[in-house]
Amino acid sequence: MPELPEVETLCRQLQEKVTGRKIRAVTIYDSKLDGIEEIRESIIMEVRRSGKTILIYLDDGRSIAIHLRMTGRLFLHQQKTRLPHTRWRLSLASGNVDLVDPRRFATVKITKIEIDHRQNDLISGFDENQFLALHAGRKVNIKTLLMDSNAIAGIGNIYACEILHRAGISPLKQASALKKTQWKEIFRRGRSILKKGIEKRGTSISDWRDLYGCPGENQNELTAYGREGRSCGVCGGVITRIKQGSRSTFYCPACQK
DNA sequence: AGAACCGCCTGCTTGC
DNA sequence: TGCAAGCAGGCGGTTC
Repeated sequence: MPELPEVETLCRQLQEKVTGRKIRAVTIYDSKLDGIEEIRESIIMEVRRSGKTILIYLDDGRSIAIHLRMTGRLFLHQQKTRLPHTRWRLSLASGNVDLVDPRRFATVKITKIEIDHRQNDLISGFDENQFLALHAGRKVNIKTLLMDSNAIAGIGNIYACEILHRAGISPLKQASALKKTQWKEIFRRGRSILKKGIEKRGTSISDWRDLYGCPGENQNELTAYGREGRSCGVCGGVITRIKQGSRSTFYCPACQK
């Protein structure tokens, strides 16, 4: 599942490869995406990330906002053929950018609105004090709060589990019960884990591939997610799986208090 | 108003 | 072996 490091990886690769290119054609292969505004002949000025959304800015002030949701991928290639589950294609002189998405949750929108660049996430100008003022008193468990994209962007199930494991904080803990030092630990560990994820070009547990179809390497860095029954690298306890909401949470009951 | 829950989707895994 | 049920989960919308 593409989270912040995966989307950042794609944005960096796109920025390098498609900036300055003219859009020759757009093809929709899935009726769910019908009605996307005409953008032919526009020129790509810049590619940026906002949370988990990919923003491709055009020369006429509009932008393409792509959200990959669960299984979406972007794939840059020069072939005329397409992979199974290709939903949408941006044709440039230098190649095609295909949206491949088996589960069909991904969205593509054209917007004129000037998108707020304050990326409300840990690695881009995050305001800790503002976050704490708004959310530190909430009666919701910290795992769910970390995955609330309105509160803090970019963190999905995998990175939420990893951050709490490294911070030594139980995912069951109510946000309102956390001490200041624990919040600081979440922010500190969160930053380093997300940055490491970007360095390793994302976590390829199942679907994730970068713009060229290559898996990332961050799956080798995981210490909690997907490791049910294995020993905790911090304390030697046993990683346990529970359900929070309808999502799996992996954590170590021995060292995450 | 804030928290919990639902629905969108389909490929893969699990269980009988 | 085959088939159905279960599972994966971001996030907008709805319900409580």
